[in-house]
Amino acid sequence: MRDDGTTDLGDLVMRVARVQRRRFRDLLEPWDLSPHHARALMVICAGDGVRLSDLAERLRIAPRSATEVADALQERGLIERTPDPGDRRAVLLRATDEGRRIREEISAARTADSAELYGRLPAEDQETLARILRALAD
Amino acid sequence: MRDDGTTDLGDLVMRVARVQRRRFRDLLEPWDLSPHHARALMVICAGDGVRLSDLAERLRIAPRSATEVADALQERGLIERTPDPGDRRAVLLRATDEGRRIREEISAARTADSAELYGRLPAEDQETLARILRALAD
DNA sequence: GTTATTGCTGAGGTTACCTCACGGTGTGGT
DNA sequence: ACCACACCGTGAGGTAACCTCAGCAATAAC
Repeated sequence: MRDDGTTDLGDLVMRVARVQRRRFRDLLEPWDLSPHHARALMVICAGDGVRLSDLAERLRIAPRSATEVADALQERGLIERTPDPGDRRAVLLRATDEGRRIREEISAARTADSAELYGRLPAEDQETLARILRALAD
Repeated sequence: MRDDGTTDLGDLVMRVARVQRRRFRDLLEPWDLSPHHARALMVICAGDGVRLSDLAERLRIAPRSATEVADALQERGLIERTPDPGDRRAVLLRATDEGRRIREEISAARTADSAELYGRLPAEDQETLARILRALAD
């Protein structure tokens, strides 16, 4: 009851999640980005001018740590800091063209990977799985 | 299509996994153990005399790092190092009575928590979920 | 117009990893 | 019997990703 034939749902979920996390990490290799940085880039691309404090909240890290993530992304030329016209204390993070391009590539790769992983399931199972998981994630 | 009504299976799995990881962390608080240390204790309790290199492999960390995990557990009196009678290079890790007791408590708490989380699903859904996840975790 | 609060960042610390090098030990070849 | 080689655990030292705390600007509240 330990290694392969687990019946515990908790273990199973964690195992699938681990597989996915690993695939995501591997998939990011061509861009030399950590999953965390990739996620930050997504958040910044999604909004139009994102504050550091917002980024911190979205990534569930302390504001101070968001500064570091932004530093790294900025150093790679993927985002830029611009002053917030409405509040001179604040800084708005905005993706550069390069950043937007890379986000697009990563997004496509991730979608393809997800399709490959979950596509092996019959369509009906996919829907059932989504329904059940959604019930759990309330 | 971002925050609540995700249809992407990958996102859903990660979300449920995150909920579970968080619950596990909270659940461990009374024993002041990190999830990683708790898992190490489980591994050591499961085997009868576990080598550091085995522990490392099980936890998917470098052997050097397993030494540190073992140090921490030993310092708390949960495990002890004994020489391997069959190989004088090696060290066998073994749980103390205290360690075994705590592992038992944690195990029970985890089972209860898992039952509470997944018990909200109809029995049929639980089985279906297990079947589908098992197919994914090959 | 003070006072409190907010937004970001420098300084410095912690945790959990890592690689590299080393001494003690086992092993297979000649 | 010997030697080269592989392997076990750990000291030394490094890195990445977090954190808290203090401080400076700017805004908000009274």
